[in-house]
Amino acid sequence: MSHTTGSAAVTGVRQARKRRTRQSLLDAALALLEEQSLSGLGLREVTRAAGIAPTAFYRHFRDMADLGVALVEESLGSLHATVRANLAATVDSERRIAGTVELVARLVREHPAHVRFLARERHGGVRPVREAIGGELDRFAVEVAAELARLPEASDWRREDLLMLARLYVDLMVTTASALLAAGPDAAAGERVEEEARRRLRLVALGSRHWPG
Amino acid sequence: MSHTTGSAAVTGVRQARKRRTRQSLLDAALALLEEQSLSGLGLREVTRAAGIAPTAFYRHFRDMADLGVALVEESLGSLHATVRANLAATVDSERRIAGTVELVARLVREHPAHVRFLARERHGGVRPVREAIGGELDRFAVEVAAELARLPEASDWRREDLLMLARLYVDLMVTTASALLAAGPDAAAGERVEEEARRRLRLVALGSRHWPG
DNA sequence: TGTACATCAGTGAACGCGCGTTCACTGATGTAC
DNA sequence: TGTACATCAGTGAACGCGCGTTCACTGATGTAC
Repeated sequence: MSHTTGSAAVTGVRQARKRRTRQSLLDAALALLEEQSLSGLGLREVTRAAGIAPTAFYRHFRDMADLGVALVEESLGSLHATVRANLAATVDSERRIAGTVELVARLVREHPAHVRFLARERHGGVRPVREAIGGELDRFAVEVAAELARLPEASDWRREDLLMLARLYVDLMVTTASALLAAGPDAAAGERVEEEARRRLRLVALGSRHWPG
Repeated sequence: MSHTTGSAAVTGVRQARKRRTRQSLLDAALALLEEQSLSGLGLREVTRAAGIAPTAFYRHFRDMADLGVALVEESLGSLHATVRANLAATVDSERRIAGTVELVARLVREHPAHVRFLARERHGGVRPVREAIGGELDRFAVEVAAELARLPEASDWRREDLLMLARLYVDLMVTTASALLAAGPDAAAGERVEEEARRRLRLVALGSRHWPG
């Protein structure tokens, strides 16, 4: 066991340490961002919370905007597959609605800081971050549209109407996530938000069934 | 003409000057907030832009959060009557939809900085401001619900469904306003956003007509 | 395996700067008589 | 109307502090032979 495969790239002690430090910067920033927004967050504040010297920051990110963009990828990157799977799993509308709202609720429960970050910086004061979030949500809507296109009842929809519907769904999900965060730890308030989200989705699904009117 | 009515309260030179200074602080802050968010905006930055000494700030606001809340009132206060009037003016659905989108577009064109401020701080890092915006939008939804209740086709709706629909409309309007801001000065991009907003509203109106399914 | 050199993540001192807040003040406006 | 005093919006100096960024550095890890 004392001899590994021998290749330097495989051991990569230095590389692994660097990744860990980078991650602790991201974690520290995310925690600090629960109470303020990115454009008011300081580099020294982050390195202090991460337990490294301020100057080491530059080994990982050019500036705070750069770190913000990395946080966007961390927050949304893994989401795509999850939601696609959920959409594809069920066909029945009412169950799909319940499943979607449950998915959003679980996301907010399990990654509240990431969700808060996205809601806050989606229209925040740091352009590169805003554009990164916008871009991810756009790609997301395109994926949702592709899944919607596979439903039999959407077979005769025009492409642009499908995209419109997909973007509407994405916006509803984002709004629901924000509302759940605002509801806080109060379970009853959270349930009320979820119930309203299901009704909104029902209303939109109902409209879709009669589209284009 | 040299003698006015004599009452000190009527002249109010001091009072008027104070109001003007306060307004220039609000104006300066709003302009600076186009490029950043409130939690990153400095007191000295604002007073410098307003052309007064930093210390004079405290004659008008306790801190930046306090100024932010005042900006919320300025941004949303006058909006209520405007939108109520628009909703009440027409009954026909398609024309109401066009009118609503046009109203939002005009709002964004005439007060882009106010709209940007609201979109940015709605989920921003300053709690009192966030809560002020949330509160205003809630009251706004209640007013919209009251107008919706007067439409004949909504006569048999349950109160909570009316509120759900009203809140959905408010969210759609806010989303549309944000998208128009993001589209920038490009007229074609703006028109695309407006067209998509009308389709969303049409879809929701269609769902409403068949509610509860 | 052992040695000699290269790489590079993280350090710590130093810099100039703008911040929020305090304080005693000034002088125009307001008030009482 | 005129005078004497009170109010108070705005000033300017001063404070201690944390900021972002630079720089030369250290020492563990990686590489070549």
